[in-house]
Amino acid sequence: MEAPAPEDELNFCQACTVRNRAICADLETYEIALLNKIGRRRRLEAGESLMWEGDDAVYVANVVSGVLKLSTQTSDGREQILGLAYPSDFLGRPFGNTSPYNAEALCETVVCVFRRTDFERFALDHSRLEHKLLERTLSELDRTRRWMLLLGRMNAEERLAALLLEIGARSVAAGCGNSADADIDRFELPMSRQQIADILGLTIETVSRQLTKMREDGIIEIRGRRKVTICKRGVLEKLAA
Amino acid sequence: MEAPAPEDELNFCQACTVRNRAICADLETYEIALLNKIGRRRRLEAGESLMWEGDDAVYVANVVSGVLKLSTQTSDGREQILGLAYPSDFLGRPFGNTSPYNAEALCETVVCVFRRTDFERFALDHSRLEHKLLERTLSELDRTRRWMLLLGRMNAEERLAALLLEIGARSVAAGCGNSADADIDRFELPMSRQQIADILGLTIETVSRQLTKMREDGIIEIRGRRKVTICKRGVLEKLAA
DNA sequence: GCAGTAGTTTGACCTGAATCAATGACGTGT
DNA sequence: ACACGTCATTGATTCAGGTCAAACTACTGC
Repeated sequence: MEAPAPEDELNFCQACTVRNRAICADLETYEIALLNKIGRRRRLEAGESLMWEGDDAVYVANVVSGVLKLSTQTSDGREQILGLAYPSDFLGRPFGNTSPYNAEALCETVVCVFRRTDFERFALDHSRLEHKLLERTLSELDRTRRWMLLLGRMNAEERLAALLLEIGARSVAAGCGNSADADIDRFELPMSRQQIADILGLTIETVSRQLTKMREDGIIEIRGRRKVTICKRGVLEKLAA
Repeated sequence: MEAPAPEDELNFCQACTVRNRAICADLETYEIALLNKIGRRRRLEAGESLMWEGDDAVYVANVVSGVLKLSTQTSDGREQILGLAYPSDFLGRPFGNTSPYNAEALCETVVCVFRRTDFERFALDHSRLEHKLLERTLSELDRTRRWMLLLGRMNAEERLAALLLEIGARSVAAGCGNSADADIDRFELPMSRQQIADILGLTIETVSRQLTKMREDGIIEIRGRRKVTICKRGVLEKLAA
């Protein structure tokens, strides 16, 4: 296939749905054009991986649409999900040689990938980008540390309450803020029960039991396997506090 | 007291024991002089706090000597330690309004503090500093994520093994690399049993029992309450893997 | 619409770590 | 050198969540 004309390449970034929220948000038009030259889009199927823990960190990426899970595991195979990456989130390990986690798409996902070395060179020359990346990394560190409190000190019920609230909030934040499904109390779980268990440091049976209990208590409604409605937000918030 | 002469101010930073390892490492002499003007040293007693979770983020700091714990708690008082800060580590939340954690000295500690706003202004003008801060934040995020695997998926024995190895490694890395006590297998725990429990998401009794078990198995030796020697490093590494 | 299947729920039981309760020991100050 | 207070250890018991096993149910492809 022919390379697109320069105008198209520019439009490629400028028409991007995460253009104003990702780390490229503060860049000037000419910088966007440069960044556009070193990046390319990639589509991932559900279950497809973008990088593996321990492998050479070849790529970094921005999430354009979809959701990915970042995970790691013990030597004997117990998995722990480290976080979820939603649209506009940044993925990968700049200024490091190996990937610190696996990144796997949970549904059909589009990412904007850069060779790590290209990206690093660009970042070093464009401190606005580096600054955005720093702000994002600091926020991610805060979020990760809050998750440590959950894993270290909360019981199963509290963990599930925290996750449901977080997914509701992030599903909306990740959307484009325009559509009718931007309801913080009504969303679709982007992952299976097993993956919920791997996020919360629980087993699938415990997750299932707690979900059933919440349903029986009228705190949530579940339709199908993944459609959730929060009925008593206050109760969840109290549990997760 | 008189302000020190400019030469002394300069020397203050240049003679700093963490000068070559902290985020100021890559700065030019003139930049160091500028940074020196906005920072000041502060000594903390064991148990004294530098910042509280939820408070306005007024200060950021570099650790010069000693150790601090970063912690958070649930609304009903269960505590989780989020990490330890050793010499040359950076503390605080630049580009954020509130402190995401409590920071409390575990022993007599010296920090180099900056008003956050002063520091941010300096960082924005000196991208070398911002780059160092980014690298450090990315490393800290990696470390924190590894800890999530521990909290989510490891049992008490494995958690303790991981902590002992980490403390050994960081005690040495934090030293100046010159002294005789730079032995990775022989170090002093900088915290009480309760604090170990709060780091590992366990109770004090479980920590004590596991430590006793490791002593009985000849994996470690403990003299007094806090002096630890690792006798069978291989066993610990296997447990923590 | 049906069958097949992966994913989920539910039940029975077990276990590791928490909790409750003494007892013991380190290190501090006198 | 002693006594006190804090911190740590040890023991007995409980319980949340894990494990094992058996249904069940929502999607898939035909």
